[in-house]
Amino acid sequence: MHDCDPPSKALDRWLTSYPTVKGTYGHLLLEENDVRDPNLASALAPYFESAHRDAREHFAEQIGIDLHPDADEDDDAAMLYPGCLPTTAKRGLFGEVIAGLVTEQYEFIGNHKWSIPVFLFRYHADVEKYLFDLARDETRARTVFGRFGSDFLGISLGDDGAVVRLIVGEAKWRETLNPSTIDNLMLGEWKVRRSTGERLRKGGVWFEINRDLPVPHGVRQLQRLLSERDRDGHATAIVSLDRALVLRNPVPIPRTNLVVIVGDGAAAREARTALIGWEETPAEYTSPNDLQVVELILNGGAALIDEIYGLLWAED
DNA sequence: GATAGTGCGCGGCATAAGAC
DNA sequence: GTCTTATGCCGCGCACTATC
Repeated sequence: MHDCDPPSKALDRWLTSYPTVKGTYGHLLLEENDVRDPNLASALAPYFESAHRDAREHFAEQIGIDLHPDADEDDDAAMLYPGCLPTTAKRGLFGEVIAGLVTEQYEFIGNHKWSIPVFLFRYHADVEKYLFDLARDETRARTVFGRFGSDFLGISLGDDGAVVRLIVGEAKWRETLNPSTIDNLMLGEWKVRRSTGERLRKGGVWFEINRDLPVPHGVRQLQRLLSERDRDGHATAIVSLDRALVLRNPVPIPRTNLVVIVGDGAAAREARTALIGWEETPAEYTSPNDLQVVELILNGGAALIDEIYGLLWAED
């Protein structure tokens, strides 16, 4: 289970926050401060280890690696999740962990208290196959493609322990956050319709988030994980998710949508400016659910990611 | 120099096109 | 009509070229 609180003091030193709320739309701009604490990666590493722990144990078991410190598996260290993954995959994971971190640390639209009992990284199906192959043939390094479905899922618990609200997120990392990069991300890539030659955008975060199911697949995955990892501690939550997941007459759970964009600011970017308008809900967003957008603007984010993932379980 | 836009890799599946 | 082959798509980004 994920049981590590966000390193609040380190986050306060690292980032300056500019939150706004307009109706059902919350926008949070987080800018990295000018001077980065040399110990920042060390301060963040325990949270990242906690976020990846379930998947690490799960994948190790699946592919047949013993994680016990005394195990005679020294050679396996290079194959262990998540350190063994290609750089691009780690960047993607970074964005997803950051989504959890900011959700637990900052106040979002609606002032709900969010928690992430466990991250869903074990359901990153392609990673399991990648690790299985890599453990048996080290030449099998390749690109790993993304987790299917939403990147991130958090819950808000009522006094009785039932899930009273969901937060479902898309987390995106891009090394440089140019306007065109954001448009491609949010509005979709340019495509050419064969029949007419017409050029149009296809996909994109807004499209995906607007059409997502009221109760996404990740909810089922979370329920299964809670049942496996902490059935007693989350008994009421598991039952409440059950009621939302039944096919006939499901009991809906209110939901907040989350979009997290992480990367370095473009060269021409001015401080305290947002990539996605904060004044009003973006026109492309048509879902009736509350929307929270978070922009995390870094300065040398790629190096930080490498440093953090280089530190995970380094003591073992 | 900065930004915009294109091409590519990766595995598996669905669909389209072509051959018989 | 059936089978085989070719193409496109998916999601994650990087690397590269073109343009301003």
